[in-house]
Parts: sequence; C-alpha cells; structure tokens
Amino acid sequence: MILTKKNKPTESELEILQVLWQKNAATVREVHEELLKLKDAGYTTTLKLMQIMFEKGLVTRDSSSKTHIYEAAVTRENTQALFLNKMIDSLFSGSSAQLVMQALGNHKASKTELEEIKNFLNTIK
Amino acid sequence: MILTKKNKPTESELEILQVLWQKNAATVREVHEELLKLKDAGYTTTLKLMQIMFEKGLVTRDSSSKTHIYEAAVTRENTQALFLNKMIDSLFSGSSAQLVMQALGNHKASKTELEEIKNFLNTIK
DNA sequence: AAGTTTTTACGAAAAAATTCATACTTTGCA
DNA sequence: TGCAAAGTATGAATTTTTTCGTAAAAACTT
Repeated sequence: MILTKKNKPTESELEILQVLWQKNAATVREVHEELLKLKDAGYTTTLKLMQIMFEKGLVTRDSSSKTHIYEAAVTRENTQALFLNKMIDSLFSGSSAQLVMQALGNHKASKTELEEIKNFLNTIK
Repeated sequence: MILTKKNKPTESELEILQVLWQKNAATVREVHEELLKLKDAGYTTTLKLMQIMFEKGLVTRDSSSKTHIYEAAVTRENTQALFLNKMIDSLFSGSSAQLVMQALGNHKASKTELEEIKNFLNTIK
C-alpha cells in the first residue's frame, strides 16, 4: 500500500508501525508490550488501534493462526519519505539542505555516520 | 518561550507560525490571507486559533494599535529542532544519518545545496 | 453622530484521535 | 468435557483539535 497525504498515519499509528517494522511481524500482545516501554495504555487500546489500522489498510493480518499476526503494509521508507517531505515543506521552506544541516547540527552523528554521509553525497552528485 | 513535548504546536498552529516567521509580524487578517492560498477556512477560524496560541504562549500580540499585531514567541530553529528530533526518534531509530540520507535521496537538492552540505560536514568533523 | 465595516470575544458544534469497559469467542489444560 | 485464561469485537466515552455562528466592541465613512 502506498501512503499519501490522505492516509497519513496518526502519531499512535506511527508508534505501532515502528514496532512492526522492527519485529517484522507481531501479535497485538507483542506490540503492546513494546508500547508499554514508552507509555502506558490498556491492552484493548492497542488492539483497537491495530484494528483500525487494518481497516485502513496500514497493516495486514493473518487470522488463520490462533492469534492474529500483524505486519506493516507500508514500508518504512515510504513513510519516512512522506513525513520528511511534509516537514521540509512546512518547516524548512522546501529546502532539504536546511533540514540536513539542522539535523546534523543538533543530534550529533558519530564519526562513522558522518563518513557514510560523505560517501553518500559523492554517489549522488 | 521554549518548546517542549508538552506545548508542541498542532498542525494548524504550525501553519500559522510559518506565516508569522515569514512576515515577522502580522495581523489576523494578513495571516488569514496567506492561509487561504493553501486551504480554505473561515476568518474566525484563524482568529480563534491565534487566540488559543496566544493563551498557550506560542505567540505574543500588541493590542495597543487599532488591530492586534501578532508575532511568533517561539523561534523557527527551536521548532525545527523539536520536530526533527521527534522524527528521528520515531521514524529513523534515532539515527540522524539515516534521516539525512533519506532527505537527500528523495527531495533532490541542487548542486549548490550539496556543496553547502559538504562544506558544512567538514566544519563539524 | 448615525450607520457601515472590520475586528475581537466567546461559546459551542463538529471532526478527529485516543481510550476503555464490556461482551463474546477461541484456546489450552485439569 | 468443562473451566480458566487469553484473544477479539464492538460500541461508546473522552480528549484533542478544528471550525464556525453570533454578538459585542472598535474603527472608519460621510
């Protein structure tokens, strides 16, 4: 499934996708356990959210097994791109360079990461 | 005023801040005219939002003049940092390098921008 | 100064997102 | 098989965000 402005995940949905991407596939219980590390919410809250995401097509699920197993139906890359572009437009007046410099300025990356980025830059130009 | 997770602007508030940063200061009418270029909403909707933002401390206003003149009470940089960090955490597993590469990959930057970034990289390391 | 227009204040409705209680179903095991 | 535990469905309550109607106040216009 392809993400657009119209089916942009909400913040809570993003947290769940995050877990699904990391684990590749997971049950509601597993997702919920992960979310508990960040914040507290009831089990049925997580369940409900995942059901909604299923209706929206953001996740798929295998209901043949005893407990449903969910997977993300959108890629991390697609989602990153959507939010990144939105952010560049709304906060960085359309300049990705500005965003990049801000990102590197604050959150300082490690030496290895900086090298990676340099190499990457050479491959694009 | 300093932004934290607690007083993070909503999407609509961000659109208004965007206008205020660009114009430096503006009346409700001026902000509203700008917003109309992006989407349509009633005048009182914009007014109400700006009043709420005033209560929250996101903007200041000068009510001495005939019509109120608003200014952003948070800097663009602070706001960028807040959202950027949140995004790095929630979508890029904490790696700013990943975000940077995604940003440059999609939204392709101009040659000049790429040069800027390279120079910038050299100043950090 | 009276009437018109513009601006502000206020409150509540509508919409969107999140949370949860309850009931029903399935599974595992004594 | 029957009962407890775990999972799912559903509907509704709550909270947050957005929208707008209406009325009061202020500022022009002539």
